Amino acid sequence: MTGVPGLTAAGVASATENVDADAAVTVAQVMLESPLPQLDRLFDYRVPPSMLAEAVPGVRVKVPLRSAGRIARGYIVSVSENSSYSGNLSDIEEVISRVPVLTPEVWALARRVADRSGGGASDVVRLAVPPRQVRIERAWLAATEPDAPVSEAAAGASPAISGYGTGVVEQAIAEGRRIALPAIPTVAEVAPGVWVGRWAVTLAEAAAVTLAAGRTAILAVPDYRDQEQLVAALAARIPAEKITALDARQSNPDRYRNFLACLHSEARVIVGNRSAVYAPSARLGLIAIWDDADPLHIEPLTPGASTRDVALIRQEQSGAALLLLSHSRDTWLQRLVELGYITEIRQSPTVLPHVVPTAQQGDQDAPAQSARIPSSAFSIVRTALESGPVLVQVARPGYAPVLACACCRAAAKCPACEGPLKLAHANATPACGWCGAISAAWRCRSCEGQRLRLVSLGTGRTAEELGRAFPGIRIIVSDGERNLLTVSAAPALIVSTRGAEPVAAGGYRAILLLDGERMLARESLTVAEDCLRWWSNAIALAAPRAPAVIVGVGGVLARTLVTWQHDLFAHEELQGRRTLRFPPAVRVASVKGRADIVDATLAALLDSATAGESATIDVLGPVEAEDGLVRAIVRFDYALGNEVARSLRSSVVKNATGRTRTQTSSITGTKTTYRPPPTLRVRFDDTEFLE
DNA sequence: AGCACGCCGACT
DNA sequence: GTCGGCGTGCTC
Repeated sequence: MTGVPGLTAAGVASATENVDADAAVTVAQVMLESPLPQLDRLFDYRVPPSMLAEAVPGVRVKVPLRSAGRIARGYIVSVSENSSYSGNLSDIEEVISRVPVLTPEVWALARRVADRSGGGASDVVRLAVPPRQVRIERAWLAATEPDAPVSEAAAGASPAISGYGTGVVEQAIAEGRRIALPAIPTVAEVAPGVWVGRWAVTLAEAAAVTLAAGRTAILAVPDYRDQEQLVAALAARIPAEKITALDARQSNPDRYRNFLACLHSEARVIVGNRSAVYAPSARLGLIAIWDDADPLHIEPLTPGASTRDVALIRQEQSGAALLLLSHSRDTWLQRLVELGYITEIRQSPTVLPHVVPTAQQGDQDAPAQSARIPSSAFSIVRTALESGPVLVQVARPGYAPVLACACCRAAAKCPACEGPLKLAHANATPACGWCGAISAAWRCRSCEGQRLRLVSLGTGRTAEELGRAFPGIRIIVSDGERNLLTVSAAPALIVSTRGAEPVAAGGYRAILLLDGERMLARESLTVAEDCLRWWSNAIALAAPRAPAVIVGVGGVLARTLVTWQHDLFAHEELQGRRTLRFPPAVRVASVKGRADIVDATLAALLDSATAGESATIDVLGPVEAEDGLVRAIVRFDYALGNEVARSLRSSVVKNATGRTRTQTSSITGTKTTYRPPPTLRVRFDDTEFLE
């Protein structure tokens, strides 16, 4: 920690010596830790003389709120000599800890993220600052020198980024630019016997370059599987003490310890999941995101900002470089590339996978057919199995995740709860996927039939069929339940659900993407780009020149994989969204609540927003949602984002206050005050509404 | 979330 | 005239 800002000796003297009405007072602006929209603003508190040394921006405090007994927690975000509040200021009750955990930079970031997504700053700060752990904090304070020396860039060979032309990415990072990088679709050995996706090497190289320049790099990945690969790649080129992990799988103490480490001013590499993008850093040089279109990068808690939205804001505020790395390209990124806001840097030399499309299944080869494999792919797999592992990607885990009546084909429902019936393994009794009830004596509701038919096949069933088709070959299953990170170079068939594919030593000798048709059948605005992402990430696990066979997918999607021209596909797809006025051509916000409130909210929005010729707002709905509520979708151009967010937010605040009602039960005579839970909910940029 | 304040009906 | 139930709104 370097000194204590915001405090002068003169300030201390005048505050303690003068008791007059016009005495100089030190006032702290405090952000309250509360999800209530009406408290989402700064409150002024007087800093009592005894706390002047500790009451600096960023520290946690306790403050009185409304009446003497009530204490709220919050953070000091700034300190000044006067207040714009006309009423009487209360004193800060207590400085909980003198560690300034909410740095001014992160506070500004949280405020803007909240404003952009119609949420409260304290909801964002909750993601950015982990819960306090007293023991950890005490140890950190004891170990931290008041003026820790800033160790400058380590001497030695300057690291480089390979695969994109000499010095190209290095320069972009040094200039603090925003760049999109197509990941190199192969695997790499980062230590003897340790194999990772080649993307992880690129990120590790970018981090090493940033570190060598004396700056900090934040690397955000979707989940721990990616993080393991990235950490392995980092370990090969960066000293362990320079690497700080911040992720959801850590225990609270571990997370807090690592978070506190980030408060030090020396440069480091911060690696973690979506919350890492909020990590404090005095000298941020790079924010890099792997596979930024992965939905795991979207925060499920309100206000639900995604890593890349946060990163764009932080890039702007900090001047650090932004690097988005992925195998495929989604329409969101394509839009920003076409705008010129993000620059694409191409591979050099170009490394392309070898993708083989096949016709629909249904060939004559009996064992292959039972395993849903066209005979052409069958021979590719058999040949590949002579030299190493082969990956088979399927859509669903389990054995038979969907069952139907063999007679009338109606979906098999649980007699107890109407949930879907499924088979756990070949000889299992059908069980409900929702309530788990066993249905030994199932009988079809519509035709009285008693025989079940397997509609969809999961990893388990596929593994069984492959075992029959390739006798003597070892079969390994990796799915949500049994999740493997790596497999050896020994010949084996690895059956995996999308996203759970292990990395094979040396790469897979062949890859078979089986359930393309089924994956495309999902009803969603983004199916095509989602599928391309899943397939591309699997294909990238192939050994050099090893064939990747995609079954049952043709047309533009197959062509995109074969030519590996993801930008062309994204361009076409984005054109379609523009004509339809769907995201990401426009932004959306869903507004849900009681019908009258939603109506008033939309009226206020359309009244206040200054739609012009180039920027428009329109509303889809409202339509009935669950529990008597209605939901409307507001579509608006990016230029109107601030106005729309401000208007919707003010409606949320207005409807959050008041609205308590006292109800007297006519039966018992008891009085209950309650707040009707469904007032008004707003969520921005959620594309799940088109299911 | 709590809690004070104020408005309106019933009361010594 | 004033007590108090109960909605309304504010919180530095």
